[in-house]
Order: sequence, then structure tokens, then C-alpha cells
Amino acid sequence: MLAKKPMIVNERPCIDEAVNRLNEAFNERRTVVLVGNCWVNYQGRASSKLEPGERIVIIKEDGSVLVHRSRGYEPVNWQPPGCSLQAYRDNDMLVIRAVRRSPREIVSISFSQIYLLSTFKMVDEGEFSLYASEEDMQKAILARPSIIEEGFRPINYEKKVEPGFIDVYGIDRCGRLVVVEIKRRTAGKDSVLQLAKYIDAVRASVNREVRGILAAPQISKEAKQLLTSLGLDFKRVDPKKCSEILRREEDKKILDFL
Amino acid sequence: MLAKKPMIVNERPCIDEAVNRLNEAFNERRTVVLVGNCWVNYQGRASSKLEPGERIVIIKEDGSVLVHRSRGYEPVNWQPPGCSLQAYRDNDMLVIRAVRRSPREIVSISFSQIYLLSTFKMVDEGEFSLYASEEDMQKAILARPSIIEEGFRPINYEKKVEPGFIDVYGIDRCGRLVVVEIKRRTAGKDSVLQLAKYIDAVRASVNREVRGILAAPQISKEAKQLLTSLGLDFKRVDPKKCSEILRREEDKKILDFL
DNA sequence: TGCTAAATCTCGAAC
DNA sequence: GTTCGAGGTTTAGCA
Repeated sequence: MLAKKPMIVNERPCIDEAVNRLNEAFNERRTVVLVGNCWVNYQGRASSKLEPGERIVIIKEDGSVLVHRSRGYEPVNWQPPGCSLQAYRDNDMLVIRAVRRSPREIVSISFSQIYLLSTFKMVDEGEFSLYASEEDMQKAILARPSIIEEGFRPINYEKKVEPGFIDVYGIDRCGRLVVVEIKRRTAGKDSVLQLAKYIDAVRASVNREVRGILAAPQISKEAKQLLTSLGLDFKRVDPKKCSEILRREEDKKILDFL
Repeated sequence: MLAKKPMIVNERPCIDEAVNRLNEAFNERRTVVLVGNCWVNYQGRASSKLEPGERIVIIKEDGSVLVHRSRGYEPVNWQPPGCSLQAYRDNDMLVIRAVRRSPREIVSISFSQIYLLSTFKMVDEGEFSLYASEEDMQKAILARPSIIEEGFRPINYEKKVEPGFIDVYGIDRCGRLVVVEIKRRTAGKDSVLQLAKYIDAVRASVNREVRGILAAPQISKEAKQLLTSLGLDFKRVDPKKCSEILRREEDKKILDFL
């Protein structure tokens, strides 16, 4: 929190004070946390109406708006970043209007009571890193192809074919072409169909035997059946082990460099 | 806000006070809003690390946890409803541990500074209604089949075929079978392929002509091309008009009942 | 519980 | 800008 722009906390502010604080916050791109009794209307891609009740509203410096109820992970109403904000009094209500262009969407929040209003500037340069994404799994397979099977040699990745991109493309120990489809979570039928589409595309362009391998931590029962019926293979690949392998590969590179 | 369990607001509380307030809130299932400087670790389906910075943390009465950065709609870290919560002191840090079983996941939030801590009970019985979902569009088409085309007669919906469920299944004015695939938003190539799969499944089971209609508010250019090349049709259907039609049908039912 | 399909999905990257 | 794919997706519905 910047010392020169400290946090402002108001308990049970009157409407006019809240209007001033909010518009000041919108102008200065301060973050807003608001707790109170409100109802919400939304019109845009769909329409919704939320009857009165006590909620938490967060308005961020980038213009994103979140209306949270007492339960659940998801906001009941929201507006993504970049919308224009306005607060005003309407009789005995505080109204916040958040408008997004393209697609045009309007969220209107009307407060009959405000229990808490706080505005502040958040300083946050901290880096966020997520391990074992699908990309990490791909990197790990390229760095250590034996994850797929002994003798597998990648020759390409993100290879473009008609329906999309092949995660990893290579040759097995017998010289057959291999299309590898990677999923970082349980593979479903959609993954099998995706792999099948890629294989069809490859078969249409080369006159050789083409194998398909679905690499994922798990596979659903139905997907397994479909995969088998199509003559394709499944290889269990653990995302955690992939991130460990990547870490080791990074270490190796540093050693090689020294 | 219940009068007997009023909102508690602490600005810059010390760690021990925050620990007490938090555990009290967890026990009493009070909602928590916390603003401060923290770092976050996550381990579960994946792993993540968030370096220190100022964030907003919301902990709801159902045990859901949200860590929000200064920007964006999505929380950077979270825990879905039903996780077990614990707050404790670790040297000069306030630590909040949120553990979920099945899948086992742990989010650990460590605060070096707390600017605002507020706990309260939210009373929220307000109803939420969203208009014009895909289901509403389906209902509207069943109630007024002419939305699709004159002479269209539905004979089934959510009909099971091998790859999934056909939204609406019927017969056109010439007696040809019709498979209708509904999308409440701009239809893409995936929608066309989904429709094509259903049609293939129907064609495999009956020895009759089968038409396919994609019903959506819009269709992407690529999807339109694919659709045309497959000899299928597109019918613009406005979700808003569907909800109006549904409303009128509801009115009619009430009138019929009276 | 597990799986499937939808979402005001969001978000980011590629075209 | 649009389009496409991934997500710790979440959520609801159903076998």
C-alpha cells in the first residue's frame, strides 16, 4: 500500500460519501472493496436479475467488477477488465454502473445499505508460476522422449496439420511415424477424437504406417474403449514427474554452460 | 448483516489478533475479507508459487477461498467450497492453510502485513435468474417450432445417439428427418462437427434422408463454410426472443390453468 | 462417484 | 479485430 495513497476505510458511509469515494477511486484507479445489501441487473450476452441480499463487491483498477455471494467460488455477476465505471445516487440507493463495449454489456448494482467501503492502491509485482502445464509436459517429452516409450525419437512439435497442431511428432523404434497428443489431465473422448483427426490428416499426406499415442496422467473408461477401437495407444504420463524432469534438464543446461 | 453478529473491522491488526479473528470466523462460519501483503503456495492437481505482493483474500462461510491480485477477473489462487481452514502464526507471518480432500489440494497464504481484516455474516436469500440459456432456447424451439422453420415438427429432444445427445430431433414439412443443434452463442466449427457427428449416427441407424440445422444467434465465417460444404443449414435464433417466447408460453399455461 | 456438456466462461496467443 | 485452444477451469445434470 503506497504511503502517500493510504487505504481508506468507511464503515456504514452515507450514500453521498460513498458516491464520492467511489468516483474518486474510479478516477484514480484505486481498488474498491464494498460490502452491503444490493440487487444486481445484467444485460449483454445474456440477461440476469439478482434480488436483494448482502454481497461483497470488488472493483479493480483495471475496471473488472466482481459481485460475490456468501457461497461458492464464482461471482454471481461480474464484468471483465476494461469496462467503464460510474457511481451515482438514485433516491435512497447507491448505484454502480459498469459498462463494457464489444460485446456491449451492462452490470448495474444498486445498494440500499453499505456496511463497509474501502478503497486503496495495491502494489503487486510478485511473479506467479504454475508448474506442470501441458506445455511443460511437452517440453519434458522432448527433453526425455523415453517418457513416451523406449526408442521414441521426436522430429517435430506443434506441427501444423489441417485440423490443428500436433503436440509431438516423431518416429518409434521400428521407424513408424508417431503422433503424440498430450493432456495434462484425464483424457476424455474429445482427446481421442482430436488425436484421430491428426492421424487421419498425417495418413492422408504420407504413405506410411502412422501410430497414435495419447499421453496423459489418466484416461476415462469410455475414451479408453474408443482409443482401443481405433487402434491407438495410451501412455500414462505424470505431470509432476514432467516438471521434475524439466527442473533437472534446466540444472543440466546450467552445468553444461559452466 | 445480523444485528447480534455485527461486522468486525480491524485496520492493521497485529498477527495474534488476526489469528484469533480468523479462527473465530472459521468456527462461526463468518465471511472474511482480508487485504495485505502475502505470498501463496499451491499444491494439488498442479503446483504454483506466487511471490509476495498486495492482494485481497476472501474466505466464505462455505470454505471457499479466493486470492485476488490487482487486476483481472480470475483469482490467482483459490480453493473451492468445502475445504478445511486454519490460521496460525509462523514467526512474523500470519499463515492461512486451506486444505481440500479429493482431490487433495493445499493452498497456503502467508501474510507479512495486514492492512484490513473484516469478518461478518452475510444474509442473502435473493433469487438469481439468468435468461436465455441454451436450455431456454431448446424449450422455446419445442414450444414454437416455427422458430426453426415453417412446418418443422419436433418428435424428440435430448435424444441419445452414440456420440452424445441431439438437442432437438424432428421432421420437416417434407417429412425429412431433422437434427437440430442449438448454441446460445456464436457457433464455431466445433458446433458444425458436433452436428455432423449426430447426423452420421442417425444416418447409420435409419434409411432415410436426414437434414441438419445449426440453430444459434450467429455463426463464424469458417463454421459457415464447413457447414455449407457438408450440406447442412444454419438458422439464426435469438436467445432473447427465445426467453420472450418462453415467458409468453408460461403466461399461456397460467391462463390455461385458470 | 465419475463423466458429459455448457459457461455472461476467462485468458492468451496466433492469424 | 476474430478465432482457437487450454484451464488447478467451475458448475450443473445425470448414469
